[in-house]
Amino acid sequence: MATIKDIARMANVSITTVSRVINKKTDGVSDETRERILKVMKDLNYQPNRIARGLVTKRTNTLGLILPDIANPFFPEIARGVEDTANIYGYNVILCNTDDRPDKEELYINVLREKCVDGVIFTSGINPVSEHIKQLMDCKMPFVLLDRYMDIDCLPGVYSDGYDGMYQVTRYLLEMGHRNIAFIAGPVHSTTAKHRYDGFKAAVGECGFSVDDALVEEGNYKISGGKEAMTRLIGKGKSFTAVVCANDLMAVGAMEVLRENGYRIPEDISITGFDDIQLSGLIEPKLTTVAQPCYEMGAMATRMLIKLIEGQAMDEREIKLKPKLVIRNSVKRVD
Amino acid sequence: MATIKDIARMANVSITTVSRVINKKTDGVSDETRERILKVMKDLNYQPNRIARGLVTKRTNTLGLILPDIANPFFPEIARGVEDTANIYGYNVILCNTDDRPDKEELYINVLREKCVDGVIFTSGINPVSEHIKQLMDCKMPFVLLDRYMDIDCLPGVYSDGYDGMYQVTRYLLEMGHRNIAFIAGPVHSTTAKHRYDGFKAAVGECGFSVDDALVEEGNYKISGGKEAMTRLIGKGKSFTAVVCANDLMAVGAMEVLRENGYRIPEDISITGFDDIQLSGLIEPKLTTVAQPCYEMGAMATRMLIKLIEGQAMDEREIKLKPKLVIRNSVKRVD
DNA sequence: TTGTAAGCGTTATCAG
DNA sequence: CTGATAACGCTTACAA
Repeated sequence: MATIKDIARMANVSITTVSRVINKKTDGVSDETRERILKVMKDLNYQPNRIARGLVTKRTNTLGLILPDIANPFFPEIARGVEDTANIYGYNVILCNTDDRPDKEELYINVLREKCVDGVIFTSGINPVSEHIKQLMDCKMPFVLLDRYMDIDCLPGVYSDGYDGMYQVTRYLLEMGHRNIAFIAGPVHSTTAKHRYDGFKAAVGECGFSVDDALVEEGNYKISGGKEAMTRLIGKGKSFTAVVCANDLMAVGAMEVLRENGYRIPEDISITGFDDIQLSGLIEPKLTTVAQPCYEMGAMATRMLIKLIEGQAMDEREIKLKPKLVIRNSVKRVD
Repeated sequence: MATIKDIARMANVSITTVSRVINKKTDGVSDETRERILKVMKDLNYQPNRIARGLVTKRTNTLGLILPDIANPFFPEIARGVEDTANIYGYNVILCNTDDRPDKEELYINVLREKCVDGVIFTSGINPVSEHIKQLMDCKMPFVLLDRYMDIDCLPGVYSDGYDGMYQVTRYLLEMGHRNIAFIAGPVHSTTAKHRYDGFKAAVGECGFSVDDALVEEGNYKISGGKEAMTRLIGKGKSFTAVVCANDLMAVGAMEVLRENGYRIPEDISITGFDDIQLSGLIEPKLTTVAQPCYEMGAMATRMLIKLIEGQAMDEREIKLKPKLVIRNSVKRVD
């Protein structure tokens, strides 16, 4: 491949001058010389080597996106929002799947550091991840937290308000007359799971009822977890008219088990989800859920990260988006 | 951040010696010196700068993954297969969404070149993309084609046999007694769409029937395309008992329109898809479709690419995987 | 076993 | 408007 030296030689100028035109420095080069250099560059199909440039500028124009699993339908939209936005500002994105495993998180943080990415967007399901966050802070790597809230102060991040979303959907269920409501929670160690559960409890409590602990089961935010939790719930033999699930995927799993056990949805049992992944509007009955603006979250986090990297002023370090109740057909009024 | 120089100075050795231990050269360093260097590296939390290394070794240990849209449910599994495999061999993956736009494909190919990725996995919906492939070949960038077949000879690639898959599912429909079968095709310019359509025609023809052109509509491989195509199909007023869709997403869209128009599936109309995305096993009725081993395709393509990069021998340059018919509940026998 | 020095392809500083 | 030259952090002959 041609290098800046080749161009310089062939255009009869110094590499400095070539560098000037590569970097579109408006002044310092005569139009004539510029044209000549541009032509040589074109003829040789020259591409400046960003690795070499990065070595001196300390910028790679590359971001790291650390998330649990791109195959989980919650994340592709986010990733798309991140990549699109990064692209607009001239950055690329390295994708990292951690499966929520601390060892993989650490591994990726290390190689992203070694590769000198300019910043990292971090979505972790585990808490405390303070170790890894500290790692990032120690090496002064700009980063933005996404979706999964950390119990540390003032870290830049974009979240959606799980408490509020769950409060809304639970209120809705209550207004529809439901009193015996089961809850399929997310993993105990996940902060989002905690926020959502708190929102559920708050709504129930506010209406003068209390949560029946026997009707609360933990899941893993996946379809399998929803199935297992629902199986346990049914096994207990306690009656309930509705199930609130901490995310859509578990709701889908729960629905399947419910149906296998002869329950009709929503005639016999109402169900709600959380996230509003694409799937939820496609299954039958269409799932009533809480929408998180995934694409927008990815985009906002990226914009925030780039501001951080480029040292621009930020309006706010912590953006909390209000999720929206999406009413479809999985909830029936009871009297 | 600490550099190799800092380590050398603090350990009282030359940078060459430090480099030796970084690169785990077994001989050439006494155990004692090695220990000393290792300790200093640990104390300073040293991470070798891969940018600098890449500049001299001409290797970045980074791959580019170019695909139309990670938010399309067909791709996350592939991406996961790619990333996992890359990770195993010590590579990272830069994600690029092109929306099948030639300008974005070109843009990404250029920046991936500038960033000196070691190789590229390319999934393009457009044909001919020969221009971009040529670009890749011109700069001697190792690449592997994934899923979308190119009409160029001998390019390394991993495909699934769309012809065969569509042939299988169409035969199945024929055996179930269907004679008036509509077809919702993929975009005309897509080679996979062509292969699938050919498989459909072959199966129909082989049974002594012919394809009614009026029952063939083109879609865009998305839900919206399935809806539109089905709307047009219904508008024509010609009768059919089954619809074969070139992918699952369009089948989902078609099902929705069918239902809106009062048709029951599969009682009134049978329908089939292609891809077997997760969604297909979750909707009601569960969709009969053709499974492509997405994760495995991503993994194989990556292994192939890495062999190419590392100059290892390859068993075959072109891997064609047989897709598998997945029979579920969206097809009814007619007599 | 260890070190010196050249070089990877750029940008940046300074001088002309 | 243009060019020498030193850096950037590392690997790699080649020498000692």
